Amino acid sequence: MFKEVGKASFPGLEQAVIEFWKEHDIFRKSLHKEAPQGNYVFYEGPPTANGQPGVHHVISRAFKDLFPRYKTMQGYRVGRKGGWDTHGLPVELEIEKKLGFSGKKDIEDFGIAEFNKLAKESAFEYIQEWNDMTERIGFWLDLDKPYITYENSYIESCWWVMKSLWDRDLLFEYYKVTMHCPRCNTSLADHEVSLGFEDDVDDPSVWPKFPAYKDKLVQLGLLDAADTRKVYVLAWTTTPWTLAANTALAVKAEASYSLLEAPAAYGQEVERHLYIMATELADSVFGEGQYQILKTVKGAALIGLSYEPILQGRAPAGEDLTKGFRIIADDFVSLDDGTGVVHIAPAYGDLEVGKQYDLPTLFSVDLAGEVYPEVMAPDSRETRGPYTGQFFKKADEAIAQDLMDRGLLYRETRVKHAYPFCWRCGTPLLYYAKSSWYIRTTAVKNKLLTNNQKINWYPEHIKNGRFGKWLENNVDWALSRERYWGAPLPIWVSEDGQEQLCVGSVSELEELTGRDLSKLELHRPYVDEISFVKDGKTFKRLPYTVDVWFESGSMPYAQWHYPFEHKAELKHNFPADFICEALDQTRGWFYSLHALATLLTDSGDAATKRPAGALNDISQDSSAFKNVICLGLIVDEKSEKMSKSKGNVVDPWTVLDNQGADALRWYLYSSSPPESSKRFSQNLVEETLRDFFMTLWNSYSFFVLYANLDKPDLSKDVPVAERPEIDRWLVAKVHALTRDVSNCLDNYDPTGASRAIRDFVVDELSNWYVRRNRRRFWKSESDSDKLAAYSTLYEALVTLSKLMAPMAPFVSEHLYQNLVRQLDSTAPESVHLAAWPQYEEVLIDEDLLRDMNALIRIVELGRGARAASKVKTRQPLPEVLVRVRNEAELQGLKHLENQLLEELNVKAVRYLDVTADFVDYTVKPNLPLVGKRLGKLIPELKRRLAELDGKEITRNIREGKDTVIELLGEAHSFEPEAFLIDAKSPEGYAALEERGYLAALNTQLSPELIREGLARDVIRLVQNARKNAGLEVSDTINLGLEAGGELKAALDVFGETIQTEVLAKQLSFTGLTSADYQEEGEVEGQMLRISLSKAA
RNA sequence: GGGCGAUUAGCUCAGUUGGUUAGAGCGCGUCGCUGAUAACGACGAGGUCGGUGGUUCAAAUCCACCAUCGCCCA
Repeated sequence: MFKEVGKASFPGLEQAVIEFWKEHDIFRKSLHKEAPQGNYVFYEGPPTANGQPGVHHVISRAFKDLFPRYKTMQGYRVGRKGGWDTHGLPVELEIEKKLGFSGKKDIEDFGIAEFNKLAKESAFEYIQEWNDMTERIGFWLDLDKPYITYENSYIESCWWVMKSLWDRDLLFEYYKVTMHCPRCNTSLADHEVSLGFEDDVDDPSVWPKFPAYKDKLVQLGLLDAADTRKVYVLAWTTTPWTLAANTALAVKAEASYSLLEAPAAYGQEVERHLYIMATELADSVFGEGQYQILKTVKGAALIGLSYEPILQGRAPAGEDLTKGFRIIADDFVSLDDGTGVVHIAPAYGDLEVGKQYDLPTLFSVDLAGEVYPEVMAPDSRETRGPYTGQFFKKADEAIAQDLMDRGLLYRETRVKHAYPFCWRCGTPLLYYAKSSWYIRTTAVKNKLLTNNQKINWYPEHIKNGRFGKWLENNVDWALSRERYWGAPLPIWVSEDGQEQLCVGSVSELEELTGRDLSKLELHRPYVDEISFVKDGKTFKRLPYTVDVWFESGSMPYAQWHYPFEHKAELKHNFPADFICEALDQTRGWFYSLHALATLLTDSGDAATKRPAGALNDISQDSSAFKNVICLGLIVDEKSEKMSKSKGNVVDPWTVLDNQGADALRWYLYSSSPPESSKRFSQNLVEETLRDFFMTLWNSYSFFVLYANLDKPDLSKDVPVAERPEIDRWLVAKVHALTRDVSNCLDNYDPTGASRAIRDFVVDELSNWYVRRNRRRFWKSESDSDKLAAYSTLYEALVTLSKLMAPMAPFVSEHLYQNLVRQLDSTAPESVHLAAWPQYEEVLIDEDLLRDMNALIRIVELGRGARAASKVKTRQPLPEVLVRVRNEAELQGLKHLENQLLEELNVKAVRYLDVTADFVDYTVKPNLPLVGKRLGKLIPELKRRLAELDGKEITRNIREGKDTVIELLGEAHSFEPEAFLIDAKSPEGYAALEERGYLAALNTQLSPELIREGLARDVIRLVQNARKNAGLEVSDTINLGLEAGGELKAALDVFGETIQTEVLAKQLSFTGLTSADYQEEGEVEGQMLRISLSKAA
């Protein structure tokens, strides 16, 4: 019938299931099975396979797998194209490390072609490990035809995206400040910068004096028109070399600034100058009493004040210098140190400010950190400045000295502060504005925000929190990178720099060049070599690659090589219904997907004449995804971040090999909500295994064990209505569970779903239903009651296998194969091809559920009372007194009386009326009900209730009458529901009482009951003897029992019961002559000799 | 420095719109039960609900500030 169920070995079982799936091509079949509900779209966020997969990858894959499986069972088609991110800096760094390189120069000397070849190879260095892990944890993903970001087709789609943005004037060139190492001549990525920060770096600290034009000062009434003295705006900087790049000074609008008179230079006692600076900082600059304040205004008043540059810089061609050298006001200005006037040099760090206030950009040093010849005093007549070619740090000193000599420095000293150095060569880094390409995301900022409102974020707070805030502060997306291994930026520029052209496809490039480029690899350096002549000018490609986030964000289109191929696919697979990645993707993949989708589906803007996006015909103003789960990060048992350097990384394989993938997945789903950081250790997974999987396994193996003995005809369905109450209860629970799990999963709540299943399996199925009903399965008569029990348990297990399938795909497959496919070869071949269970509301019998709840409460209390009475459960007791909270529960409990008698091993139940006089009561106010009404009178009511006789109120309640209580001289009327009653334990009973429930045991024993208790002990000893004799559960025996005194008397009375319980065909009260097995035991101090042999 | 989140028993976590005695599982101790169970049941120890202040008849829950941790940004 069913395959025998042995001891659980989940890792072994899982391997077998993997083989089964492979052999029968189940995943493929799940992709092609009928899908009446249509498509459910999942996007795989591509990982990089250039390193070992770790636990954090297992997590995201476990969550990614769940919903596609669920939706497949619900009748959706869920394509799951795998994808690999192959480009980018991490890959390059890995190669550099292998080759012992330290920067771009090494790469270029080595050769970009060769370098990229190595990068390409390394992109899949660990592909086998990734595929193994993916298969082992049961992540179903189409890995046969994945999208790969380095493939020409993928890159060509990226080009198409860029071209479509270019056509709408959404790609543009501007400066970008990067951390630049002048020695390595390369920009450093953020993480590289943070590697080389040093505290306590000794640097100059200078107070430059910018001569102000007086007209505005006069206008403001700060200065008399007749006053001929010069006025200086006093600033402060630690980088004198950037003074030649100064184009503005910034103040704080709401702070006070003063015109004051102070020494012309530090330590100077004779000559005095006029300065403008923040009032409150004058003390710290000049010293108390060393200056006189003449006038004070708000910073805002100074806006627009012009001043003279004190050092000339190099202006790029066409730069409009008339826009510079003025005072601006912004909130970033701090009054913590300096003068409250901030020197702004857009090229060397203040680019955003420069852009915001439309300032010109000047340069003082080149990319090697050497000072340009243009840097000199503005009135100098030289052709080359005195610092030409000097390293910027070295030039600092000379510049400061010259300014001092020219009277344009108040003071020069040294300061220690933090400054970044190149982690490779130790050279001080430059903030340097380089030319860069941007996507004008700010043009669609409002749409980014409104489209975000359409996304369901899990957890919800990300929507208007982290992600929403990020969108509100949106700046244009810096697209270009000066790197090697990445999709090339398809922009060609004419020799004279006057014309630029974006290429959107290979065929377009073929047209321009007149060459067959079908064999061209769309990577550097091959693409760099492609040039063409147009209108008499030669065009060359700008040697940039693009941000890898642009590539992965283009994945909805590029995975299909859109629009060059599979045009229809995009229509049916955009946007995604579901994506899922770790929280750190907020500004990574989540953003790039969202931004590109918003740009491409943009319906345009009439006011700014922005045309509609290229995908506006497929979708209008849409994000790329509808539902997204953000996963927390993985930490170790001590809540510390896992990292190789700490050595606390848990290898997923340890857990996979010992506890198995299902246990690991289940732990991840159920331990905490997806967004919480997950503590992770083998112990915690082991706990999940024991608590949940072992319990499930035991119920399952119990069923199979007895079903194989009894061979019930499970095709004969006992109508639910005809089954005993306990069965109908379990049926109701199963349907309620189906409803709850479906609801949870519909709301992307795997934690709720898995916890509901766990509670059902452990508390309801195993520890209540199976335990309570064991005997129904042993009984040998094949009556309808037994069949009802088998059907009920069978249906529960089968439904469970389906409900668990999305989360624990292996064990559910195993259950399904043995329970369903063994019986019915026409059933779907795999649980993952089966339909998701439907629940029937009518079968969720709420009354029955409530009654059983009351029973369970009473049983719990009864067991407690038992323990307190010190009378063991084997000893039957004459009576239990029971009180429940209301009439409905009382009636319900009466239905379930047999359960109560058996469970507590008592002979009779006496139901106490809800307000029986037998016990005393305490009456409490029902606070949620009367609290709001009474307000401050609550303490008084509590006090009065303690004084009053509970009996009177309970009588009113029983009769449905209101109770009138006087509170602080005013009569208040209370309806029956306004009170809660607790019964006190009656005297002379072993009783427990809690929240309206009471169970009290009568512990008086009659000789008859004592004998019955003894008989139960005998049964237990015989059962042990059977076990010791090595008999099977179903074996029948011949039994001899020898005893004397009271024990013999018990045997006489209960012999037949004993015989039935232990499956004895014959029972004699003398020793068996030819016993297979003998043993002696003791019951309540009396000897019992057991001899038994297996019956024929 | 800014934003977002977290903090409840030794550990992992629940705790509805504020409302009766803050719960569960694991672990620990005692006792009990056992022919499905590597189980199960009862009881016990273990909690200043991160801290301080506030609102309220009533705060783990609402507000303010602070602390610690995490992520992101500067």
